[in-house]
Amino acid sequence: MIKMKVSRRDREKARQRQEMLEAALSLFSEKGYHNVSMHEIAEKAEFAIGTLYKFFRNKEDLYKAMMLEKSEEFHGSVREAIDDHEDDAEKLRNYVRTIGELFRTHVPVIRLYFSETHGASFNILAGLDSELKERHEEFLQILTSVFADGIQKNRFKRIADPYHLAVSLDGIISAFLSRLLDAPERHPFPEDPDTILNILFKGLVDE
Amino acid sequence: MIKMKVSRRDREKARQRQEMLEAALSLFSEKGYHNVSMHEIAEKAEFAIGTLYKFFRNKEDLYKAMMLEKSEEFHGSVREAIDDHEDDAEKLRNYVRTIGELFRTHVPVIRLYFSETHGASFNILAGLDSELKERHEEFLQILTSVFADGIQKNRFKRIADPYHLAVSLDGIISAFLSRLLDAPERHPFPEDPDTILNILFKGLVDE
Amino acid sequence: MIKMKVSRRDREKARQRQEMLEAALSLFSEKGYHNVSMHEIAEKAEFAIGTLYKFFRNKEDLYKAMMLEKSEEFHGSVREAIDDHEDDAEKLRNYVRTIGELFRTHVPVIRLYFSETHGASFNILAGLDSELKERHEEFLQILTSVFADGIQKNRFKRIADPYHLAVSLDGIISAFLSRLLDAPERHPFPEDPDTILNILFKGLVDE
Amino acid sequence: MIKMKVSRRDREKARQRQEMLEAALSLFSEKGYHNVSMHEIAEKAEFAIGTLYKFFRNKEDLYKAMMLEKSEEFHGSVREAIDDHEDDAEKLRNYVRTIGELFRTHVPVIRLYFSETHGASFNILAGLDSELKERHEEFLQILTSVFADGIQKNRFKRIADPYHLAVSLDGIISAFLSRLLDAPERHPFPEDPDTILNILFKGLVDE
DNA sequence: GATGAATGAGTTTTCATTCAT
DNA sequence: GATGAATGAAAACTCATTCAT
Repeated sequence: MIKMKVSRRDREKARQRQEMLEAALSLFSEKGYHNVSMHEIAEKAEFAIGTLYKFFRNKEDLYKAMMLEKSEEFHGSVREAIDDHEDDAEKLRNYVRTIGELFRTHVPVIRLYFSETHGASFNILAGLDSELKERHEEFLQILTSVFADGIQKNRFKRIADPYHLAVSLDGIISAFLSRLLDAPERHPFPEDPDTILNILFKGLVDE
Repeated sequence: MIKMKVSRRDREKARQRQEMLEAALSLFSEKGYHNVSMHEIAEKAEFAIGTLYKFFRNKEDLYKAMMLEKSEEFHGSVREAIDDHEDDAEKLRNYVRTIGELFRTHVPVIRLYFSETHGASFNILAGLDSELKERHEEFLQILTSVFADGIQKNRFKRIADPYHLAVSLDGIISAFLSRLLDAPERHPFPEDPDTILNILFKGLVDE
Repeated sequence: MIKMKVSRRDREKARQRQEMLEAALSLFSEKGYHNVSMHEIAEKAEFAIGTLYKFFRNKEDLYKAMMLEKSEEFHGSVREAIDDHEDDAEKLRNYVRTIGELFRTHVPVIRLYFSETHGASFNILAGLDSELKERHEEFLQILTSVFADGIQKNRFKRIADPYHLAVSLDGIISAFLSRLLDAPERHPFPEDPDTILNILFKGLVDE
Repeated sequence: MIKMKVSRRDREKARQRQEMLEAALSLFSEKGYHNVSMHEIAEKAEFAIGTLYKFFRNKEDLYKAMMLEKSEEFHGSVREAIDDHEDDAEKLRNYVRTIGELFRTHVPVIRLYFSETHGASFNILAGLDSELKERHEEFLQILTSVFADGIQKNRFKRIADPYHLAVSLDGIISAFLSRLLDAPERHPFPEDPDTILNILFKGLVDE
């Protein structure tokens, strides 16, 4: 019974935390870290400023927590997408497709994801930066092994180092997403993953 | 003789301006726009704060001036590299090679170039953002025409839309540069442009 | 009980606001708008600078609030003094007497009142200036109607346009107050209102 | 010949000084002491900022010099106007008329005259204030003796202390001028001096 | 002697963070 | 345990003044 009570309190707490993180995400992604004040976040989340500080030691802490959580979600979905298939080419297709879907539904997250993973962050926050970079690296390793595996199974030709292939695919997708952020109507993310993957799959130059 | 005098004063002015811009570049690229104060820049450039304001109306102005100048330099070199060759594949090789060289000598610039062109900038500065985006787009158009031209001449196969190819190449390079910014020793930018270009040139999947 | 609490908090707030306005009044009246810094006011009021800004959006805002409040008080007293009597000459006597009293107790206010209503203010603050001028004009209209009424009732002779009489009385009193501000001991404001009013009431030149 | 040279140089200097004072007057009277920068004055006078400082030790000094000169001019004209006539009433008429004329031609001067003599200045500048007040007092003494003289000669009735009469006339005129500064078209300064003087000359109340 | 580039103290304002209620 | 009033450090920017050329 005591356990129940604690649990309920904990659930309540978790819900409040979520609301704060949600408010923070929406504001940060819209205006950037430095253009959002803690008061603004507190107000949007409908908590007192003091309460916000009960949950997060400071602004940096809140930002990190939010980024890590979102990145967790994001990478979870992506990893799942890759794991979901047997065939390596299919893994990649599903990965590209999933990114497109994630993007369409979670623009704010992607916007932040970009800002932090693509040099822009200037290490806003010492720890976070490296943690996210690490996670990103981790994910590149997964892609790398997909390529390596495909090559080993002779499904892919060894046109380049598998890690380079992973970096490249990541870069291509990022470039497409970046176009999208600038002008969603003019540059929609391709529905068919092969639109993107053929750039890797097919050779530009006759062999 | 009077002309000399004016010219000397002007040269002096230009030199001071350069020193200020250099100090600003180094600080901004290290810490980001919002984490650098005008006093800091003035101190680093070894001028009084008032002198800084004689040259640039405000912080925004200084930032814009610095970014535009650097982007001018950067795009100039790149465009030149592309124009320098007849053959389209060679254009691309020279382009990739040039980027690598530029990068090695101008890390701070690249760092900023990234932050502003790759979605991360939450429109720090109204005008600048769009101006840089525009310039980037312009440059993508140049790449696009290289691909289109190569396809038309049957030097390249039509594996994807030329604009998509341009975006992809840009993305791949950005991804490599991004690796480099994180860990220069572990991820050096490839000396041989084909290391990167083969990813486009050769097909991953048998046809 | 909740009501009590709110009311107490509100009263506390009002008291703080008053202290800030009081500090501002005393400093502004002593040194002038431009020679007083917000830090100075905060210090004199014994609040942190941030607290000052919680109450007033900016320096202008604080100044306006202070001036409008004081002018409200001042004009309220004066209008009351005039309304308090039946006879027009008596109205004027009471008005002059009241000004003298107000002055003796509220030197700083008067000093500011002067600065803003007597041309000296180079439109320090767009809105305020006109608002105070308007209020002053309003008050001149009241005086005008006292004179006009007295003339109509044949209590006063029509020696000049009633509005001119109002302006003149206002001017005479201002001149006396101005003397007073310079050297209170040498030029006390006359106790007997007729000392001033006889200048209007009696003719200097035989008729 | 040497004397000539010096004299010419001196005349040149005096002319430059005049130009600076003129520029200062026009700017100060338009925008107020604190809203005018030394650079602005230098530019308007078409001198280098350093040259301005060769002539005036600092901003305060420049302001004082300008005010004192203008007040000299002003009081000179007024004193002359009073001295110009035998009859005391006529002296006053001529005085009022002269003020009106001065005003119409030198609005900026009057505006400043006001700001400094009517409390508004908040003692912008320690010394100046008292010097101008003194000069104003001196002038009140002249008016006082006109009234005293008139009373002694039985041209005026002793309705009030002569100094009070002087203060009052000064106040009345100031009030009219103040109206004028606010709305020149609506409140022109009376052409006929008796419009103003009758307020003193004639009795409002039957005797 | 004139010039105007350079200086830096001082001003307004914001906002992360604390802590008494 | 939540609250939000109070805090004050720090930032952008201005302008009177100096002094090397």
